[in-house]
Amino acid sequence: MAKNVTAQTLQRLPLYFNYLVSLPENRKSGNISATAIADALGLNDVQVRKDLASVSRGGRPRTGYVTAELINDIGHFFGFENHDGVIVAGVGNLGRAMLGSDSFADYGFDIVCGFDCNEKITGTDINGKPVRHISEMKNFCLNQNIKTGIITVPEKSAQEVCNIMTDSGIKYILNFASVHLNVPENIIVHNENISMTLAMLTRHSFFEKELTFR
Amino acid sequence: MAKNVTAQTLQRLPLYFNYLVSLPENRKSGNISATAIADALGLNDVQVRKDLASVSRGGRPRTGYVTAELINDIGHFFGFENHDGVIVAGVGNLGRAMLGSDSFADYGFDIVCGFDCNEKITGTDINGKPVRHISEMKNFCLNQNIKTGIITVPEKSAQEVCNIMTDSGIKYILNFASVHLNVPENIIVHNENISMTLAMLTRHSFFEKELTFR
DNA sequence: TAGATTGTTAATCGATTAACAATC
DNA sequence: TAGATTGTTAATCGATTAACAATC
Repeated sequence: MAKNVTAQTLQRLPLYFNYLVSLPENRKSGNISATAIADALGLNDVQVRKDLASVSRGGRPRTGYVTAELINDIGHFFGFENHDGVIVAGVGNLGRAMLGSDSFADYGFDIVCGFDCNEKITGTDINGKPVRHISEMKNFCLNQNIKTGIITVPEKSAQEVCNIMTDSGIKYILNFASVHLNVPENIIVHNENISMTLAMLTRHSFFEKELTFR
Repeated sequence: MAKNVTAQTLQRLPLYFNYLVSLPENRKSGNISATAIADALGLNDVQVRKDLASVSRGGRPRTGYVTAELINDIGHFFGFENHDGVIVAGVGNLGRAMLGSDSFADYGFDIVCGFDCNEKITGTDINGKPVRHISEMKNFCLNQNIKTGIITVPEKSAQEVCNIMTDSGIKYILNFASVHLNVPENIIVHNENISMTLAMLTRHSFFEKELTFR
């Protein structure tokens, strides 16, 4: 597995996954050809075959791929059967949305705890997930071996919270605050900037091909 | 402007923008060379120059680019000085976070109204933004010429809400529900799947280069 | 001036696509 | 068998990078 997948392939794989999952049940239980996927997504069929080759055990001439198997293989590639603990720093509206969402589990993530400095909410539960004081983060993460954190605090506290996270052994940070974070060499940050996403969507239609499965 | 910018360039431009904006004030008021940007972001300097050429009026030999001008040019390219009205469908935690955020304005967006079907919250205000009943969406959007909508409703209502949006003249949809939406030919949807983003971040480090500005 | 930097033209590298043999 | 489809090898296309003249 993972036979040096290129960045381009990696960007297209979620596309295939979403397309396959969105198929009606009767088609999902059968086979599907790379040609059909390519047509549906407006891509080249050889490209689809090459992309799929890097994650699946392959299809069969004449019949194509077993749809359910393909969904599984892509899911496996992305680690959807994992159970990786994730913490959320900042229990405002956005943080609450993260704690309240049940869809992370399908992708192999377990949102285990929220952290905040507001003592009105520390000690409470949201969707069965505890909210603790931010000073408890380090112990919590080290004990539970948590490597992934989501930052949903206001911009002004983002860097400070980021420092606490790296100090807590967090290696991957999904940052919703629209500020640049300075992190040590080996920490990987992804800045999710919703405004920028909107700008690319509405003013340059960059996503067009990616999203219209017809 | 907009001299056929490639998808690759379009993906790198926000990087330059974030890097420039994150610069300390004293450097932001001076000049910067493409070489310096390239070094900081781990890219090739010619590539940076080519990318910048598609949005800026150009730099000067020996001194480079005027930093403030460059920030402005990229911002202009992305339409950050616009005032585009945006509506939010679904005023749960995520919707509330959208209505409550003040950072959209910096990117040329004005979140004008939230819509929900829960009559306990319709008629209220969040961060000065009214929440109306979803049945009022069509009139509202047509009157105010709104072309952009954000979907933050539960999965099961997403398609229905999507239909109402397209019927309301919405052209661009940012969808946070993790379901595939069927839309007419000319409507552009971007599916923001936070779980998938987490999966790519933690299990394939796809974003690595994109995000470590040192 | 000398040297840093820009922008462009040419070379290289890699991704996409076309052609085709193998398979069921 | 005939035909649809896979997977691979070769050709094409486009993006990146190297080389260099122009500029201040």
